[in-house]
Amino acid sequence: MAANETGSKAATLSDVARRAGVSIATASKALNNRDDVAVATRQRVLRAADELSFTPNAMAKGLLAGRTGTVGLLTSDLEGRFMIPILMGAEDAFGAGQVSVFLCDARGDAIREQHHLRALLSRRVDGIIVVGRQTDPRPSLGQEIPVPVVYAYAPSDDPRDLSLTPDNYTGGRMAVEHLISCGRTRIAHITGDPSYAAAQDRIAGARAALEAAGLELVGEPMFAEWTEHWGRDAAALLLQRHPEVDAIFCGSDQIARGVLDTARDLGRSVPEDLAVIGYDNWEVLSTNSRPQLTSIDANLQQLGRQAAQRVFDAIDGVDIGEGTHHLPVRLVIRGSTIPRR
Amino acid sequence: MAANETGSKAATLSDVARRAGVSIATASKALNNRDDVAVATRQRVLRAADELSFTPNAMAKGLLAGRTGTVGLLTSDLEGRFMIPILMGAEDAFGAGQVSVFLCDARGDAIREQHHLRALLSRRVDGIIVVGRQTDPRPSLGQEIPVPVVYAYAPSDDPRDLSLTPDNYTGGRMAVEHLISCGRTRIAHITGDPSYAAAQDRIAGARAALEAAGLELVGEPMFAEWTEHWGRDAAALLLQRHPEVDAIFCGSDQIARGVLDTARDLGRSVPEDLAVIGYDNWEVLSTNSRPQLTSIDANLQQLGRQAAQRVFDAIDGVDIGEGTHHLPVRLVIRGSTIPRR
DNA sequence: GAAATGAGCGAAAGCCATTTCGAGCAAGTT
DNA sequence: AACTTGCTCGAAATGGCTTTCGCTCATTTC
Repeated sequence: MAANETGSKAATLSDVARRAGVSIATASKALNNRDDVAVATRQRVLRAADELSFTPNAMAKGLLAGRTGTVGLLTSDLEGRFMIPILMGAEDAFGAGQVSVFLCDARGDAIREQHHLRALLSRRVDGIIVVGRQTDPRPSLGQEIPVPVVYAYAPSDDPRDLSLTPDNYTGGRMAVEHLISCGRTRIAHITGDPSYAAAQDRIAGARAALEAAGLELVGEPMFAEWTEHWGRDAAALLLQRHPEVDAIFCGSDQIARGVLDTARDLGRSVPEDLAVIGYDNWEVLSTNSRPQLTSIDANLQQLGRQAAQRVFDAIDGVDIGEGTHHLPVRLVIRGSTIPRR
Repeated sequence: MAANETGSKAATLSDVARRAGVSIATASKALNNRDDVAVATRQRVLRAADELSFTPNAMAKGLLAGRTGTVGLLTSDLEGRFMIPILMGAEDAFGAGQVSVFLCDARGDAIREQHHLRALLSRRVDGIIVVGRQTDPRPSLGQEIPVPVVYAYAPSDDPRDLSLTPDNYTGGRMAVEHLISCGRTRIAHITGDPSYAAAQDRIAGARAALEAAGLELVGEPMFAEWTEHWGRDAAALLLQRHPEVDAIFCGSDQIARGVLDTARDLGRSVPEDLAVIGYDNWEVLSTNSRPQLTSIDANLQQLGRQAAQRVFDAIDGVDIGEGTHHLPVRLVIRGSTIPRR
């Protein structure tokens, strides 16, 4: 037999009612703990339902109630490293209640996204969370959607939408402030693709922190890609050109790993001689390096949870506001940065 | 106003019919491209539907059709590294059609799992894919589920269920065969937690390959954890105790990364002096190391796709069989292993 | 003992879309 | 002119559930 094909169709309410010897209406009332049902009758119905392992048909219920208890999660890049924690946070917040999540991956393709959006609306989801793969603004789904929409990670380009995104500016500032508080003054920055808003925002924050301390970046920020490989190359270049550098703020943990490699190759000891700070707090990378990597954590799971909460609120008719909200990030201190002296 | 609350309820078929001046039945036929509708009438209906941006209510349709076009994806550990590709593969296979995916994360908790299962059944999913976090058998959901169930990655402990899991035995064999084909004869094995079936299966495969070549493992397999840290420590120990080793088969890419680090520290050149092969082909790790890491790829996305396909087939009434199927894995050769001489 | 009260239960209307089947009507046939 | 044929279209049933409203019968009250 095919895997679990228990021929028997799922029991319906009328099956239960018949077995309990009551009307459908009464059975419904009994199962939903409404009044106007005698205790004995209720017992009988409950037993019948149990015996038939009755599960109410959520569709029929939803059809009637006008709400489905489902939410759509529209991601653009499922495999992405940032998608997952957000997704988990959201799933977490929803899963706790009686809400189920429809997962859609548009693979970064607008056509696919439109297609999935149609499917979600057709399934009458009560709300939608749109998760993007970068912190760059993305096209809005529009204001015509009949259910609340919240944008997570990638904000919408329409200020009338509600967007939640990590605060990269403050992240950059915190990273550099931490380095300064460790007694470093000759700080350089190696980061990834300059076309990413995340890269620019972090630099802006970093510069603000430096300026507040009367310092300047050593050299210009070094841009290329978010890889370990680039981290190695960039660090080699940097340490050759500016050997006086005593701290490097890296745009990602991957880059930081590369930097650590090069530092070791060149005999620069981390953190004594050179402090290194990463970004993203990707624990597979940050906790396995030598030394372990100080990093900025964007609290993505938290972000996902909040997005879900906003959708909940909107469903309940609460005004959830609009505009792009920058959620707090967090400094995680590990061995790659310690106070000098 | 709250994010996108277009007050207007979604339009229903009868709205469309009224606007087009036809009966509900005719409207339905027009929209579904059935016969028995005059061209002019159809045009009128389509225009009305467009103007109201009508989306058919999938629930009402499902109620009637007896199938919902939804599938449940029940994972036990969403953040897990192996969950994602499988999930993507499945989402991929489903998303192509008109099937939507309910995502449930049980967080490895049996109670939560049961809860989610109830929710899925209540929503009348047409099928379920259960994704586990290890390749160790997991408790079956039972044979009483009224829809087809396929187990992915973690097989069910009930042979009547259909399970798809990567072929770790062959993976281990392929890894060692590759090392042997590179002219290596003194091969050691560093792996993770011995309680994992994956660890044991790979060892068994490795031993089979060695035996076939008249070789033996250098020392005993080294067990501990699936981390880079352990890889470093184990390699140090191994190379001290058995300096003659000319190849190390690692139970994961993380471990392999640690091994590479230690090899570099001890001045052993990879791959000339020491070949290293990883497992999992986690590209963030395997393509960013020096040298890049040869590894075994479990084709997880493929596995996810297959699981989805099986569920499809079962829904269509095809007998999808039972038992645990071991899906082929793939050797990805990179710089950490080259033929000697 | 008759009327008022209320607890317990059931009939039926709805939610939304699909589908069957029959009605209406015009054109074509004999 | 009467009849058949074929094309359009609509009424109504269907699916599973909730909810309203009215009915029945037992209990209470005067």
